[in-house]
Amino acid sequence: MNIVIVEDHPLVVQGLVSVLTLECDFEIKGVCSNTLEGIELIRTKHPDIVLIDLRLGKESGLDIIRAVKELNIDSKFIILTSSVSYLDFMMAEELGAEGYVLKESLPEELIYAIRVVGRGRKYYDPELLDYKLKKDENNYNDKLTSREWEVLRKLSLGLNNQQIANKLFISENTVKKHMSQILAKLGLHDRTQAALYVKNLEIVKH
Amino acid sequence: MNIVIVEDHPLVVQGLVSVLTLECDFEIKGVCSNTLEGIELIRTKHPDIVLIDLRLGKESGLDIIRAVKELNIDSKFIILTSSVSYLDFMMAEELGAEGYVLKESLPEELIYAIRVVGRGRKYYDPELLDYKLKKDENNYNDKLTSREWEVLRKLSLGLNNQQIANKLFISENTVKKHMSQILAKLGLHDRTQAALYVKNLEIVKH
DNA sequence: CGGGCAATACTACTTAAGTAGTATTAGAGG
DNA sequence: CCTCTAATACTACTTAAGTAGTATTGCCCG
Repeated sequence: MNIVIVEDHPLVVQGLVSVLTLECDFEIKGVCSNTLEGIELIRTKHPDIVLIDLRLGKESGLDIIRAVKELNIDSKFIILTSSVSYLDFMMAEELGAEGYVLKESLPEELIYAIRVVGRGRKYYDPELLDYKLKKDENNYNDKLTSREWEVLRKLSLGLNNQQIANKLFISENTVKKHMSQILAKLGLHDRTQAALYVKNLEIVKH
Repeated sequence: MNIVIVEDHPLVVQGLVSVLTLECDFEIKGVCSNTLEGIELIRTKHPDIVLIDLRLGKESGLDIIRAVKELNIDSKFIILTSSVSYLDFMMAEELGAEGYVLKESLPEELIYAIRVVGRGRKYYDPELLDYKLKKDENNYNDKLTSREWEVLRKLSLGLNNQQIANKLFISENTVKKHMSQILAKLGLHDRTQAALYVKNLEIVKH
């Protein structure tokens, strides 16, 4: 099982190496800490498994997956991250990552995930998977409409309902209606959380 | 140099152990992954240095520092975190942490920090320190008191007043008082704007 | 020692936010 | 043509947020 690691925290790399080299059927073919090097490593080594951190400084590990999938290389990706953000998980899954393991999980779980994914199946963190199933059941997962995004964007500028209403030339009542809808769809409790949600989305995109 | 590690990511612990045991004058006296065990470990082992992660699942490593300082144990604390948030750094410094090292720094930097702090001096991540000096010069940001920053930090997690009160063990009335004060000092109108303000501060360091 | 400030807490009040339910209109699509 | 949905708007209600003013405690500093 050939493995490539893309991870920008040296201590985590150290931990990964010392854990994975104990498994005699694992071989680490390369380590790097940014997206460009990562893509190059995968293109030249054709590893079975790529362990990849979502947040690489200012970059995102998702960009590597996107790029590699387009090159028709069939390496499997296991996301290794400390983010418990459901949004991150959702995006990784949609991009076709075969695995998603949290850094706070035990090394055994990671090793298990590598073997499972190596056999062509998928392994996602159980807690996040549960959460997804619950969301799907309750159909909370609806995406926001374009108008709701507009309201949300105004909110993320720090405007109150009246100001949003003026900007969009609608009544405050309608803004409230949209706002309720937004909170329900995103599973949030108030506008402050919604504003933070948008801000976090913006950070991920960078 | 006796060391205790409080860290909830097993892989990082693995990395730390394999890096620190190479230094023959370092000895790891204990490892744990939550605040209660951490305080107990420090109380019984009296280590010279405590390496401590800021984010321990839902808990905060800062609580350990606060508790230990009250017990009059003179262990030195080095924060080891992946947070590049200036606010986290500021709060750690105010609480009396002797060191602040980012997980994305090289092991050599951590080892250097441990030796420096062991000799009774302080070691803070140079980039964060630069940022602080610049802020202090321009007198931008010393408006809020440390308690107000704590309230603001909780707010930026999306908590409401009652939840903030519970976290900080004070009444909701007091939180409201702080919140009014914060909004007045920052020249903002509501908590959503305050949350966005914090989020923008955090982005500054990216 | 006394002054000032930070932190705590309270009451009482006002306003913004959010929920629930209903209704109308316009447009997209089977 | 009919159905479904998004967008608009309203009322009525409940709760969270924010303001104003007062008071106490503890601490640091000149």
